[in-house]
Amino acid sequence: MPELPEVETVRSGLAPHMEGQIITTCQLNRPDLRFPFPAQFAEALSGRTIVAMGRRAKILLMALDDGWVVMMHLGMSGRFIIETADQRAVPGDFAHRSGANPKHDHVIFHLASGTHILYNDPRRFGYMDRVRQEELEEHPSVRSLGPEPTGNALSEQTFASRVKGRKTPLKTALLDQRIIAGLGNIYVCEAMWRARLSPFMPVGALVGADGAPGPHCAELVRMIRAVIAEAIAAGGSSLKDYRQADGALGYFQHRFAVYDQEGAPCRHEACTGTIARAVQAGRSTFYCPTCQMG
DNA sequence: CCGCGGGCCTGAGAGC
DNA sequence: TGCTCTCAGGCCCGCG
Repeated sequence: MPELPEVETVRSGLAPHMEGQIITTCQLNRPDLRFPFPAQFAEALSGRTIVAMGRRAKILLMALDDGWVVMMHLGMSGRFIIETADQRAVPGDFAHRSGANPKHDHVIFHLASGTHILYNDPRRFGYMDRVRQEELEEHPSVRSLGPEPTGNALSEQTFASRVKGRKTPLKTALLDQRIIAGLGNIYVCEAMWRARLSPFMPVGALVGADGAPGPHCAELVRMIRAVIAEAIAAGGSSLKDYRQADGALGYFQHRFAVYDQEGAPCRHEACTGTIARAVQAGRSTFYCPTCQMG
């Protein structure tokens, strides 16, 4: 479920508990998630110090002191739970779990501080892998990723060059991690609405014949960057099972203009439209048929 | 190359 | 109460 803002929120919540800590042991409670854990995964982590917690797109990156990086993807339902020694000492104290079922605790990092970092994932669409730091960019899950919508990597020029001439619907293109990395169904819908662009328009139409980004292109990139920044500031969006690492709820879901708002009035000033739902590439698109005409 | 459908999993909610 | 059906924030594969 988590998109970039949720993963970034988890990263910043985990960092103070993990950076500088020694992993005493890594406990695997099953041999696989979406994919099998790589050979010697748990053994390779024990005794290592966590140097930094990073992120690329929707992938969490745990950098270790031996030059390896642990890659962790939350899939649709992955969550991290911070469990301190004090919390474990009180039987029946499950408040920190926020309702997560213990039978889905698949990975537990035991830290020298006494804190346990639990990875809980009912649907098991997540995965973990490890890679040498210097080979991270060549990893199959990273190699083809497009620019981050945060920072300076994404500009209307870079976006235009990636979609020029393509007839793919805008919605499908924005979900393609090779074009922009980290967007998912929620923020794609929200960004298209903010930019007043139709989810069905061929994405290449945003680019001029000379390959230069048109005005809609610049506006779309601005709106993508804005919605992602606002969602990170709000701690992400909590729908069913997403929580911040400390169990807190994100609150960007209260600011959805279109996502899961079918039948609601469009919130664009002077628009009398009603939010509709369509299916594209097997996934729900929420949009305003009245004002998203571009 | 492209878009679509199906599949991977479990759980929540709606409808009967 | 309990059954069945649909749907879910991601992503990969194979098909036409």
